[in-house]
Amino acid sequence: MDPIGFSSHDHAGCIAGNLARIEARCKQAKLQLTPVRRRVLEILLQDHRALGAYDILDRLRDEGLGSQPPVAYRALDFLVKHGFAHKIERMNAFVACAHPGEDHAPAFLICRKCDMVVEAQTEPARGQLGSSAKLAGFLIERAVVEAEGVCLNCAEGPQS
Amino acid sequence: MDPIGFSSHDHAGCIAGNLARIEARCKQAKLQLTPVRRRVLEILLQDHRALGAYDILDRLRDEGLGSQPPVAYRALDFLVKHGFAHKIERMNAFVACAHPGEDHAPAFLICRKCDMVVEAQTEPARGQLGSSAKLAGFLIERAVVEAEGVCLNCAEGPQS
DNA sequence: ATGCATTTGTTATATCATAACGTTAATCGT
DNA sequence: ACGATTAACGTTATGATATAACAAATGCAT
Repeated sequence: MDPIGFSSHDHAGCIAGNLARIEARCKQAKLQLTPVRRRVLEILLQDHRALGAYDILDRLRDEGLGSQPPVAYRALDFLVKHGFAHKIERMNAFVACAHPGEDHAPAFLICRKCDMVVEAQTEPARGQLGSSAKLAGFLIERAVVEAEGVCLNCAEGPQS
Repeated sequence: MDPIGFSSHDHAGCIAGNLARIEARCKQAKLQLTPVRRRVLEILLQDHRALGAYDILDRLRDEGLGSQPPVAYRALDFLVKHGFAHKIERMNAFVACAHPGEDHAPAFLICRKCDMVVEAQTEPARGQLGSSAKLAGFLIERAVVEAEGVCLNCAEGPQS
């Protein structure tokens, strides 16, 4: 619930707030938010869009922060592992988490026109899928939920 | 609903039945179920597991049906496009459709121990995700729903 | 049989991701 | 503070997944 992102919002504040919250959590959990990791997080927060690892790597390279794929992938692995970012499987791309810190099972709404990604919440073990799983005796541990469609802005916009 | 696959079933009949149904549908829709396409479909039906494009290509190569990646990818594209198979995005792999012909929005239960894949049904525009989408003014066109966990057989089995 | 669309075979290359390993830097117990 | 241990980084190389492009073959309607 409480999707944000397709409607305009205080983006600078959104970035700063998320960064601050994540910094605090890293400090508390004794996680090293190193320069590369921090920069990758900033890059992801900049957009509410999914970026490929090589897009991120290009930006890092421009800034002299690293030039080889493992640099980007390692930073992304760190962010994903600790819930500060998510991978969009459909796109082989990554987004900053919209609810960092909170324990959550993310679901995504991906606009096929503007590529904006909004993070929503689900409880994968419940609902229709949960019923199917229960019937089959299947224990759901986590779920990838990625909906593709058209966002409000793009639906209203001029280009159909 | 009506998940099948983790419990034992008449597998030979399951393959033959699906093949026959798909052949009929191709005939009716004037789709060319060429030798390569048909063989790829058979390979997928053989397992209720997801196979990578290159796994399939290896088998085709052994049988003299094609040796270069586009051969496998084109056959898979055909099968996916017409709903005879699905791609599991999490795994970059493909499974035969369990409900060919029927108009459906597939969801998958993937066992992380035995790699078995069961296809269930969802209505992506409804339920929790649908509510989020409605709130955000987002129009869902299709959704990737892939749950990972442990199937009944593996949960009962000896290895934890 | 002819013409058009679809499929195939093949080469080449794009894109996404990780293994491996030596070096540097942070952390921790003493 | 010191050395031991663990974590992160830089780099090279390679693996895995996927598609572009184009020529040759095939199917199919007229």
